[in-house]
Amino acid sequence: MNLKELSQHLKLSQTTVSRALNGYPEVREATRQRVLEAAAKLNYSPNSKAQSLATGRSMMIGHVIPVSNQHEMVNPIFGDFIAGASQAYARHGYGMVISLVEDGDEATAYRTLASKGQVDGIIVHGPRMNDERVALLNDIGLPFVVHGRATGVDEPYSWVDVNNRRAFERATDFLLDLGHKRVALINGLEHMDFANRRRIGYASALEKRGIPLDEGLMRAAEMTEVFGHHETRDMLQLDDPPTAIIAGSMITAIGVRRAIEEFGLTLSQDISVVTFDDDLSYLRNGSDVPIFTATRSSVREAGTRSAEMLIDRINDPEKPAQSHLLEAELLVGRSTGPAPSSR
Amino acid sequence: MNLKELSQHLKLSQTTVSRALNGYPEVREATRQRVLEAAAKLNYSPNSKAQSLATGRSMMIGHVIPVSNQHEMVNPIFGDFIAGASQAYARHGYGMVISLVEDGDEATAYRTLASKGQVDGIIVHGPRMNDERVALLNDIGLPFVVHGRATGVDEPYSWVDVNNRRAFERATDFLLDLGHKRVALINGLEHMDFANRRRIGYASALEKRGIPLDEGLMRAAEMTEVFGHHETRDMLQLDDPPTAIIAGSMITAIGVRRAIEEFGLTLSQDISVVTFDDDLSYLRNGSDVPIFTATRSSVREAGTRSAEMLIDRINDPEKPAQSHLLEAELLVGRSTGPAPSSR
DNA sequence: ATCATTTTTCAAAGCGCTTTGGATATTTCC
DNA sequence: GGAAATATCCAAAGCGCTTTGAAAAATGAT
Repeated sequence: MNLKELSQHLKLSQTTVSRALNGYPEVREATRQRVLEAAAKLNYSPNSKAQSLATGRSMMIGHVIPVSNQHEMVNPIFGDFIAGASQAYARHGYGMVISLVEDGDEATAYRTLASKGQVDGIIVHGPRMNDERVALLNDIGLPFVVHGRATGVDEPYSWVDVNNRRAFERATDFLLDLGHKRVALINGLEHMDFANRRRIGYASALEKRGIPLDEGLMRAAEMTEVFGHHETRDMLQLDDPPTAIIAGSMITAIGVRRAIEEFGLTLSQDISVVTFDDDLSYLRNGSDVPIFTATRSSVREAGTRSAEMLIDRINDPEKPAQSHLLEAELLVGRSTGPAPSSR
Repeated sequence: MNLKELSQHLKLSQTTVSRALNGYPEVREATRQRVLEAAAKLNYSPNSKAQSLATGRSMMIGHVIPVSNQHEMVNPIFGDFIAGASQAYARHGYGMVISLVEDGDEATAYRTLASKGQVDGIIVHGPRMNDERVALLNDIGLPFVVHGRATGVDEPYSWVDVNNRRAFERATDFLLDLGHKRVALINGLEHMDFANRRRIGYASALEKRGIPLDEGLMRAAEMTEVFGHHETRDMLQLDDPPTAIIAGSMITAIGVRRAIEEFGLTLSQDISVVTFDDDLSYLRNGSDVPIFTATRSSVREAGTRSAEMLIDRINDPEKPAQSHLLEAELLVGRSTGPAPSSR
């Protein structure tokens, strides 16, 4: 069933039917009703390819997801992010196309998406330091919003990000206030912008108190459970082990906890743990009192905001770049306590 | 840059350029090279809308992801599944569009996707018992492959699934062999087909040994960490608590472990845990010796297989329905041991 | 050199929609 | 009642591609 058949069936022109369907005023209300009913009854909906060929708009948003080729890893926050985004898309009639792209092939992916006209805009995931993609996309002229930021990029671009620096500074402050002197950081990959900011926040809190950075207490890699576990084991075997650990995600924190328990230590008494909590739907930080003391910011909300910002930009591409900084809240849970007095 | 411009620039007809680009034989090799070079230099790639309008194929696959509206939960296996699928798509030139749809709105989503001509085929996620979607999609005539199966549906359809029944039967057998008498099941939502099969497998193992089912040891809900934790706490407080627990996913198992440790019990000594492990990239079951004894099957592989099967069906829609059953392997880890002798 | 083949190229139609510019019917106003 | 204004509808062009059917060019056979 296509427009032509529908209009013949209704004994109207394609023009009129199209207008009736798209809510244009130059069609009588009675006619519109007749058209709408027939369309519903015959289960007609316009062919989206033809529609977007005619209008020049694809009504699709592209998400290019970087997949770490070393670890074949998909970022676990991704599902919640797009769940948030898709709500905004649904409200505005957009669809979502996803490309998983191995690290490094992204430039090609964006180019292709743009020149094939598959999408009206793009969400950039996982920005790195000095990310070249910003320049590339500005150059291509396709509207985009970055989830995160790209330190070192000087041209303007739109982004939605969590205040990672502040979150980790606060987390560190919190532990220092509890009397901890040896606070470890189990970070994400530090060429990723978010992890870099987190490190800066951590370092700045220590610096404020005149505590020198100890490279032995700073670990960085892909944020898996196994990584959290491994680094914690490793650090607990140091001559002067940490009394507190800051983890980059719930998943790493779970690994951290596993190692702590293997050592027969008790969370919050022997050792404190603070984590960053993305508020993932399938991995909530406990139900009443949080399991872990955590800085929390909903990645789902970030998804919704990014999507809305992008749609806004698509509708008005000339508008200057926008940005939105989400603050993380610091929630006290069962995983932190005063530093053990003697060691 | 479009085909018209490109062909004018080359002083060739659109036909010839199109053919050269698409590898048809009726164009001289020298000409083809010239076209290919110009296309590369001018960064031309055909507009996908126009292309698919002309060919009638969208070269897109739709994934309709059910989002549990009660819990706003996106299934955490989803990321890895599509990572697997996207590899197959990339090989065959397909793209991927995702719709997140709240439970119950799926029928509409499929209808729309089909009648708008947005996709050439669909992967059905999260099939339930007696799922009406199979009939719907057969009716619509859009090629599809189900990830999982739909008990109670009698028409033929193509699917890729893990042998959930067998996996849980083996897991239960394994625990019973270790002398456990009170084996609990912390299952997923049992209107979901996979969870139903798992329950059947569990029940059948108990039945074989003449152990009656104890409803108090069978829990079912969305497989979150909090759920695993909560149910484990609850069961450990029974008069006659389980000595072994089977969990539906790594995430629930982590909750189970948390509860066990809160009770001051030791995994594998006081209580055994077996889980189902989807081999998620960000949540591996340990590095050398598995953390949990587990039945394991890669959901990423399921993704690849589903995608390949779907592409096959798109290319030959008349072919009778296919299916592929993946067997889970049973890996012994650190979470199981003989039943404690006295209680 | 001529005719039959084969190779190479092209003009034009068509995919299903939107939209422009124009035609026709209906109201409104004096 | 008739001109002007407005409401309603329509034919046809165009979006960028593929593909059919035909023409032109090159090659081979005689």
